[in-house]
Amino acid sequence: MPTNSKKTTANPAHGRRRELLATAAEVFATQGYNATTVRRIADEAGLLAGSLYYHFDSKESMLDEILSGFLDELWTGYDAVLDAGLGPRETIEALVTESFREIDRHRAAVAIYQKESRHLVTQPRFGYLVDSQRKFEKAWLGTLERGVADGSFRADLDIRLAYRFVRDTVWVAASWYRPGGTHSPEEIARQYLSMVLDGIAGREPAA
Amino acid sequence: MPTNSKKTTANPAHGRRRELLATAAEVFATQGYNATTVRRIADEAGLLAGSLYYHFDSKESMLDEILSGFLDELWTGYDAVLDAGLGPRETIEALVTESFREIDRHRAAVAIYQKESRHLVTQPRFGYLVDSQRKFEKAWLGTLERGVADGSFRADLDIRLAYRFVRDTVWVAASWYRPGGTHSPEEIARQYLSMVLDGIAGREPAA
Amino acid sequence: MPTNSKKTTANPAHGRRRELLATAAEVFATQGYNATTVRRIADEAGLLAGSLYYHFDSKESMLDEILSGFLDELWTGYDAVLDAGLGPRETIEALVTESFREIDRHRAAVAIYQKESRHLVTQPRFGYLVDSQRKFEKAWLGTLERGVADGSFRADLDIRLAYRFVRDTVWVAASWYRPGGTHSPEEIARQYLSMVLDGIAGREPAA
Amino acid sequence: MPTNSKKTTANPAHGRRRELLATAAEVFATQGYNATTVRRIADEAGLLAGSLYYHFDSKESMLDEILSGFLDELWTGYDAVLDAGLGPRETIEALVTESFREIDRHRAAVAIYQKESRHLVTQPRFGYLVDSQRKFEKAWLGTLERGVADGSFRADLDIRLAYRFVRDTVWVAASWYRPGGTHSPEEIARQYLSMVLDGIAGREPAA
DNA sequence: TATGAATGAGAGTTCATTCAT
DNA sequence: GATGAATGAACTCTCATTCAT
Repeated sequence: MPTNSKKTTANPAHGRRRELLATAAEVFATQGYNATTVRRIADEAGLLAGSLYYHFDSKESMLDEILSGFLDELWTGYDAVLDAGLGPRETIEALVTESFREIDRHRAAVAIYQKESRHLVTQPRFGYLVDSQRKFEKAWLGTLERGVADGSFRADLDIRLAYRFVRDTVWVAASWYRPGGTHSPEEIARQYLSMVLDGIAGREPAA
Repeated sequence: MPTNSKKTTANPAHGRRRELLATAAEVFATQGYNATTVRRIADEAGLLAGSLYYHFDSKESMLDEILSGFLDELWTGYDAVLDAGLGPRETIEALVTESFREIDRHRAAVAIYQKESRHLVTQPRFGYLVDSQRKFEKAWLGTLERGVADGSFRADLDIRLAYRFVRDTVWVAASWYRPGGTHSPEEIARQYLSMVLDGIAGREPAA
Repeated sequence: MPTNSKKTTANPAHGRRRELLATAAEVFATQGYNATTVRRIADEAGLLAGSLYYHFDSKESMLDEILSGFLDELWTGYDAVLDAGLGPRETIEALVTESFREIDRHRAAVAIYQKESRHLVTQPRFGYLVDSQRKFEKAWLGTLERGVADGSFRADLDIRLAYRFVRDTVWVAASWYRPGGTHSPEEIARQYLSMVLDGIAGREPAA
Repeated sequence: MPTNSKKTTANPAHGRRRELLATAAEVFATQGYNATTVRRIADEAGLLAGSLYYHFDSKESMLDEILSGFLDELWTGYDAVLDAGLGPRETIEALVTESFREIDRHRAAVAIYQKESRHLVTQPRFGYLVDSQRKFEKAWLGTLERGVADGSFRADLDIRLAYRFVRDTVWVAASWYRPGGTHSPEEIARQYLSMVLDGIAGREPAA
């Protein structure tokens, strides 16, 4: 028996789990959770449907592991930003950049989250989604409010509307983003920030 | 002769169909198409599952009718805007406003479209979704290009990115919009346009 | 109000019934009883499925009326032959000829009978099918036995086998017979009788 | 080492399929394909309806496998006869004998074929039925024609009528034949051939 | 670890039948 | 006589899950 079995990559068993979860996430993202059969995941992974149950309790537990894994990493990044003591504008910039990085690394999980979270939040098992949403909203709303207060952001904003605007604008990108494309996540973040912060209108309006 | 005989309710047969489609759309939007059972729709409509098949060929044909009905109305509005000979900026403003009006009138259909269109486009039956998407892209991209050319929009925009930005930004609103709320569609459109066109940053950056 | 309404064709109501039964018989024969939907019959007859229930109690009662109507006419013809006091060979000839006449007049009913009688006989409602079969077997077997006894038929016949041979040979013709073709029923009967009685082999065997 | 390892039971997976197909064939033959529920087959086989779908794609694919399996074996036998270079009369004798052997081995499949082929031929999936029918007709008609030409068969025959006569006469036997009865297939074939070739009439007509 | 076979609940759909109008 | 709408039972089929091997 291995002595350091708690490490992630060191454990071959964990390696297999990850592979299977990655496969499952890809299929969930493409077809939707409900429309995905356990058989399809197994096919894609090269084993039989029943064999997946050696690794996971249920289809739902795969989904759970995918989403919670993603959220854990997301909050590691977000918390680092929020704890850095940046100004409102720089915080928004950092959060948006971090978000695109997460989309880059967890595209499938993000896509699943977008499609499925609305009805998952009603299930006790996925209570952490509600917690995450609340924390998320608090972080963004708070930053926007601070920014309006100190003049970083326009005073005439409907804050809740602006929050939804920025939030959706960023995350929906997961629906079309393909890792390894021409733009790096940071590059996309920069362009998005440019549009969100300064708008798309020309400085000198057309005659 | 009645003065209001041109209204939809004049045809009782079509009235029932509409009611049932509205019910189905609501459930599809809430639970997702795949996760929605025909029995659930029937329950909600107050009849038995089998009875729905007197009115519709299949669950899929309900979805079809909902989406095509929505797109028909959408394009009536869009075409009116596109044929009006407006400048690029005014066109974008009119399209965004029209979009929020459609979200107001077809909230469920829009939500369904957002969630399901990605895999529906692969089915021949829903080929019109592809057509619509192409036409949609052409209208928005073209307007943005014209606007960059005449200085209405910033010259340094990545046009495709800007297109996705505006497109998603508007339509995702269907996921949280509730008709009859405090903001009218036109009011929301105005605020969105303000953010999209001029950004959320303050004019005088914070010290 | 008509004074002689008890006659068959005189009563317009009966006329409608007959039309509908003829339509139903045609569809039953083509598709099989089970595979035929009441809606299909109604379509073919130019009314709605529910409306058939003004004329008939049930789908099964249509089948019943078709089969019993056919058997009534069949036995009128058969009884006339059997009561005519003919010799065995002439009796067989007359029965076969009469059978082809019935196939000509009741093709659909005969086809239905062939396909469905086997499982219908188990239902009490169709008990008359069993009676008819018994009477049928008695008539044919008896005639064959008489014929063997008086030398009309070969002495080395397995009578039961010969009975099945003649019976099937005749009635299966309903599966390909089309009224109004080049051969009259009497002509077909003559050719069949020639084969059944004298065989298809050449008189002088080929070297 | 087992001496009979070449038998079908050597492959356990195929063994189960065969069992299930045999059960299905029996029920289809008895009740008719349409009237047979998948549940009934499952009951008869001792498992649940859904479990059948582990082995077969659909009810229709069971039917398909039953019929194509039967036709494959039938044509193996027929082709051997047709390739043997026999004279017309001997060919007919061999084909009839082979047919009764097939009825003996595939009674259920033959009965199903008789009842269902007429509407199955319209479905593309069962196109091979049409092919088989054409080949069948060609083989029998050709043999009869050759026989008329060389005097083996009567010159005054309507060939098509004779073809149908022989064809039906043989295959309808599947509707009453029960394997393991008093007559072997070869014995029945001999008696049938005697009737078909030489007729049932006595040599010396009754005075 | 993985397979092959089965389970059982529930899905979408069909259809004979009913009945108020 | 016929329609339009609905019923309710049954059907074929799907699928997450289990378990002996």
